[in-house]
Amino acid sequence: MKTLKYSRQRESIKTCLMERHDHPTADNVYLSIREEYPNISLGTVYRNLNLLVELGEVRKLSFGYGPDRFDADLSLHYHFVCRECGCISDLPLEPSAQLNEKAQCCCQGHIDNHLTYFYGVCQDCLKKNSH
Amino acid sequence: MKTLKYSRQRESIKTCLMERHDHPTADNVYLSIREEYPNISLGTVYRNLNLLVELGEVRKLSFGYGPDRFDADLSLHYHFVCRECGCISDLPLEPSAQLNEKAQCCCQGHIDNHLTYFYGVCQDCLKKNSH
DNA sequence: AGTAAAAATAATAATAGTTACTGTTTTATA
DNA sequence: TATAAAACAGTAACTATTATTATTTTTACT
Repeated sequence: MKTLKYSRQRESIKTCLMERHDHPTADNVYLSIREEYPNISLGTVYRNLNLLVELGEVRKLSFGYGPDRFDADLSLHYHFVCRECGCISDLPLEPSAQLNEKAQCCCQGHIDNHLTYFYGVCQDCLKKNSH
Repeated sequence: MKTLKYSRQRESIKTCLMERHDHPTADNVYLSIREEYPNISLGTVYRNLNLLVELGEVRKLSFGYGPDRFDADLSLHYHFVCRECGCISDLPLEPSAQLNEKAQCCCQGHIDNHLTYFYGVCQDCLKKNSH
C-alpha cells in the first residue's frame, strides 16, 4: 500500500481551507497558497485537494454552476446556490440526522453521507432584478 | 425578447430523455440521437439540454464524479451516487415536501428547489470488494 | 404557395477545469 | 548519512463544455 508522507504544501492547503469559509475553488486556494509558497503548482493543489477529500478531511461541492468548490467544514449543514450568479453560501438548516438511515432502507448499496443543495436566487440578485 | 422556435432535434432530445431513465450524459444523448439524426452535432445537444434545463423541463445533475447527467423525471426523488464507480441511480425515498419552505426560513434569497445526493458504495462495488 | 426575418443547425475552433507525465526535491526510515 | 518512497514544480495532455460562423430550417406575413 501507498503510505502518506507529510508535505508542507498539503498542510498549508488544509489550513487555508479551514480558515476561509467561502467555499473556494481549487484556483482560489492556489492563489491563496502562493502568498506563502510562491512556486507551488496548481497540479499540487488539485492533487492534495483530492487526497484530502478521499481522506474525508474535506468535502467537494459540485452543484452545476462553475467549478467545484471545497469545504473543510464537516459539520452537518446545507448549501444554497444562486442560479443567476452561481454564488454558494451556507444554510444554517439543521439537517435530519437520520436521513442517511432512512435512505439506506431503500438502497441496496451502502450509504454513508449525503449533500443537499438548495437552488434559487440570492438576495443580491433579487435586488438587482427589482431595479 | 428571443422567441423559441420548434426544432426536430430538440424534440428528439426531450423524447430521448423521457424514454431512458439512466441519467445519461450529454454524450450519451448525442449517441442516442445520432441513430435518428446521424449528423446532429454535439453542440446542438448541449445547447438544447441547457435550454430544456432553463425551461424547467429537464434537470441537470452534478455530483462530483464524471460529467453532468440529465434527467427528465421531475417528480420528487433523490439520487444515490457510488463513490467507487461513479454510477448514479434513483432513490425511491419520499422527499420532505416542506423542505424548501423550512430552508426558506433561514435564507435571505428565494429558494424554489433542492437536490440531494446520497453517497456511498453501490451493490456491485460492494460485491467486487468482498472477493 | 412565396418570401423575408429570426432562430436553429452542423462543423469547427476555442476555452475551462482537471489530470497525467517527468525529472528533481523532500520526507521518513534504517 | 544513505536509501527508497512519496511529493513536488513545471508542463503537456485530456475531458467537458461553450463560442463562432456560414448554412439551413422555421415561422409569420403576403
